[in-house]
Amino acid sequence: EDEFYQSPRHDKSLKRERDDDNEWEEERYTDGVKWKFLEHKGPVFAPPYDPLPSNVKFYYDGKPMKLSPEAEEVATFFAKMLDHEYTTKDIFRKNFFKDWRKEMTSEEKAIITDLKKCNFSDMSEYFKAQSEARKKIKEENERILQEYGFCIMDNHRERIANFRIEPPGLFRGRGDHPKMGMLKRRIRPQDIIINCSKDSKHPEPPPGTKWKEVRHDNKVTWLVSWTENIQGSIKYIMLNPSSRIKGEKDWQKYETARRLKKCVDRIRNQYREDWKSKEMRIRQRAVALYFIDKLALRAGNEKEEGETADTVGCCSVRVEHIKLYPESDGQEYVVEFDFLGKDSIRYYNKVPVEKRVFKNLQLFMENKEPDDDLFDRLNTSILNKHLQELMDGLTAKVFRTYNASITLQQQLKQLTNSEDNVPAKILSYNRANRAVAILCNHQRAPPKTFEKSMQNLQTKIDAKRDQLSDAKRELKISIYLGQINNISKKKAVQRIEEQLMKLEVQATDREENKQIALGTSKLNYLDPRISVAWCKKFGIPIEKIYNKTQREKFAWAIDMADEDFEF
DNA sequence: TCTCAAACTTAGCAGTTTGAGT
DNA sequence: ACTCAAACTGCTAAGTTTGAGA
Repeated sequence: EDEFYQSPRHDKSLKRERDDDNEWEEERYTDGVKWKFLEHKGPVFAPPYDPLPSNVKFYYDGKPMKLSPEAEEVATFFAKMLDHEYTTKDIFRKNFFKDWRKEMTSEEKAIITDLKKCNFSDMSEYFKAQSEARKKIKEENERILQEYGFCIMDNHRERIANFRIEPPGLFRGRGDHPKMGMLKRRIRPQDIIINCSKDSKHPEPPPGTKWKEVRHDNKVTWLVSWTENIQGSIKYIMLNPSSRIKGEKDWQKYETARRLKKCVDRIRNQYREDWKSKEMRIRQRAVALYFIDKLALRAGNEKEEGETADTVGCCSVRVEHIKLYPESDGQEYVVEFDFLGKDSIRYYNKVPVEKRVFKNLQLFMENKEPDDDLFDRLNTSILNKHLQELMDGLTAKVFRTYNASITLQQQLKQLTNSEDNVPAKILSYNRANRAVAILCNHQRAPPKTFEKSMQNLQTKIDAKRDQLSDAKRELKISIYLGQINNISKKKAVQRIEEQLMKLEVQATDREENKQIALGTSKLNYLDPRISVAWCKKFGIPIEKIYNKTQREKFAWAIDMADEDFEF
């Protein structure tokens, strides 16, 4: 009702059109004239009748009979309803039969004279089968999951992540991939290597086929592997994130990051010292490490040219990817980064850096072509070797994990207001999460329907605002009239205010999230114990932060962390 | 030291399901 | 009951890291 009778001022699109077009203002509608011009495309019709497959038969008087499409269509309507009791009622049957006969050819009409002699059961079965088919597919998927989706590892039944072999198809790749369009070929049993324990019941290859190999390597975690034909790399079937083996690894990862926390000051001092080193390789290493630490860049392995899209990370950044500004927007020593990173996602950032870094960058860029490596004396293995010496288990990506987690913790501290209600606290959480996603450059394409859905939300908010002022006015009137029972009116105002707040929070959250993907950091970079502790501290149900899958993945953390966990 | 294979984590997207709001 | 957006899931590409072998 609301929507239909909404006055034009609620409809933003209409309002804009009227503003844009002065003629509108001149128009007057009188004497019952509703409009002067109307144009549209008309309605969309129901799809035409698709005749039944020839093996689905209609029987009359016990004999199969081919119906004309018109008669058949009407017959299918009856057949689809056959299970309902009303199809046994005389009136229903009488009306149906009368109307059905109208659709028949004269031959059919001559033969089909008695509804009692009609047998629709074959047709009915067909439709039942069709709707069952959907259910069957679901059930079959469930059965396959139960049979192939689990394994036994060390006395536990563990979920497998990707137990289906990747189907053949045309390779797309991300970004400007030189191999896009190539055929990804079908994987056969003779391509497959099975890994399982010697004393287990080995999986059987399909009849008449053989596995490439069955091995028993308990130093690795994969169950199945094959070589993919596009890049020639190996693909694996491994366990689900909820499994012990993945959970422990995840925990270990965050523990390493926490160890970095203890010595990060030392390491930072060290690389700052190294900016002054006499040796070029050490300076380059130190500047690269500074970027990895400050900007959460990825290590940046070198890649084989022509095999993959041209993307870079820290160590593989080229001269053409950065610009130096001794001064920009009132800030000194500004570096502008612009390159394609993992998945061909653009990294664009303009940041002030320390003077020494800036001077070093100028030095590194001297006498180089745009497509030369910025860090020509550095690669990931040199960098990681150095990091290994600074701390046991330290690699470039630990900095990403560390900086992501520490940022979440610090942002949560800063943004959470204990007075807030639950939705407002969750907004704070999302904002903290967002800060991390921005740091790690986790982007997404704006959802296809973003603009529209934002508009819809705005319409809702406008309507809610009006509703609120109406409710307030009513309250005022009732106070003015000295009505004592205005409690319900007060409550109404309060309720609407809350609803409005919620909508506004939602709009803010959505707008801020337009191009940012929160999932990746949540799943891979943020120590879940920080979130668990935060939930406990502020009485937020963990379900508000983690869905079922995530709770399974982070079961170890939910078990482990109490409210004063410190990363 | 370099190269390459292997193993494992991280990543965004498309399609589907769920659920909130009316 | 219905609609639309949000949430979720599956998928698999694209990274990082390690270590063996030349």
